[in-house]
Amino acid sequence: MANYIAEVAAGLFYSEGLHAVGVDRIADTAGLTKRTIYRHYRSKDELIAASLRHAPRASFPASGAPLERIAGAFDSLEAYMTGTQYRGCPYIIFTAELTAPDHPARRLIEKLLSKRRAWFRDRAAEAGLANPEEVAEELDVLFDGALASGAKRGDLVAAETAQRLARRVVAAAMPPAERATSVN
Amino acid sequence: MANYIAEVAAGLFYSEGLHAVGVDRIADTAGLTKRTIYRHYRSKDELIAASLRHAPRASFPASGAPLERIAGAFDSLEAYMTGTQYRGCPYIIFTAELTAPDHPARRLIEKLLSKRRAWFRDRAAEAGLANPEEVAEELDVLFDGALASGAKRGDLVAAETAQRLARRVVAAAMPPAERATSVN
DNA sequence: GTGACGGTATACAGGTCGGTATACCGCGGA
DNA sequence: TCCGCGGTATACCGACCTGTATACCGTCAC
Repeated sequence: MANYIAEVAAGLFYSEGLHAVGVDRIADTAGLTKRTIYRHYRSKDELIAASLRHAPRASFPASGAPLERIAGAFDSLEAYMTGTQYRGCPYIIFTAELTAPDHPARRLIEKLLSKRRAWFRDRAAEAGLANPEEVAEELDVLFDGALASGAKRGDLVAAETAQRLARRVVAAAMPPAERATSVN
Repeated sequence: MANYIAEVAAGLFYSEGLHAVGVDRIADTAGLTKRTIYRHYRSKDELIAASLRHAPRASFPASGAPLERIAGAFDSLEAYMTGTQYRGCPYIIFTAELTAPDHPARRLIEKLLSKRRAWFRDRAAEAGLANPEEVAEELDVLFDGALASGAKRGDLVAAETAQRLARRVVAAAMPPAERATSVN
């Protein structure tokens, strides 16, 4: 039940905005009563935080060769951004409306984003790339760039561009010996 | 007067959000009356659009060698993001709260952003780079990535990373003959 | 002088917000 | 059997929202 509420809320929050969607709207859309929602969530702010876990996101490959997993993450951007009409990265959209730095949703977003960078860093390290931290930072900027740029135009060129640049970043950090065998 | 109102509104809108700031707050902060504001702007939505022109932004060098102007644009990110406590690109933040696709502010944002990409494209063409359109797209993704990534952490590493990647993008598009003379 | 104008001050209309209160209902477990 | 619990339905509170109305005031042009 709580999950169902969070799902409905996530959809409305993402497509229309945190402040623009009232708890009444969420209740109506879910076919529930406001009273029921407040039985599962203490406040709207807590519901916002919970809804984050149900926001769509690009999928990161769970297995495979490290470099292919990185490439796969960027490849998934296309599918992600053509899905349910894309309006921008949920984390960024939500953060834009969350002014209070101690808002529970904000803290959760920070955690999720640092997990993403750690994922890039770990894959880079597994692949034996030089400077995994730096590579992760670069991939992070590219990923955010694709998510942000892609929100402004309907097409997928931002995703493709980020893919191309990510490949270059990885290639540039590859030990010279292995560079020849890389898939270009 | 109208400009003054838009300036005050821009500050409040950016730091607290479009929906979170009421016209009453803007009037109080500006030391004016709501009546006065509505004499200069037909509606809050028009004021939002007007305030966009007073939002801070990174400065793009107005003259110089094409490649140096591009580098200068990315260099300006650091100063921009250390200025008045940076919360993310105003265009993105505003767009996050503007659901209606025909909102006047939304249309203005699209125009400003396509001007930015055109600027990159023109500089790339002036510099004789191969594929100016592609280079502009790549720089655009990097720029957005820095603006978005930089909003999440206090430090400047996102800006520096984007600078470094932008230099590589330019270098990769340079005709081989000139590549040796490039400033690295 | 006088009238238009841009400003102030205050109040209001109509609606929505987050959140709570009250009362009722159906179902599963002791 | 009956009680508690999770749900429904509805109404309400106080605050805030955009936008307008009314009435007054100073200043400048004519």
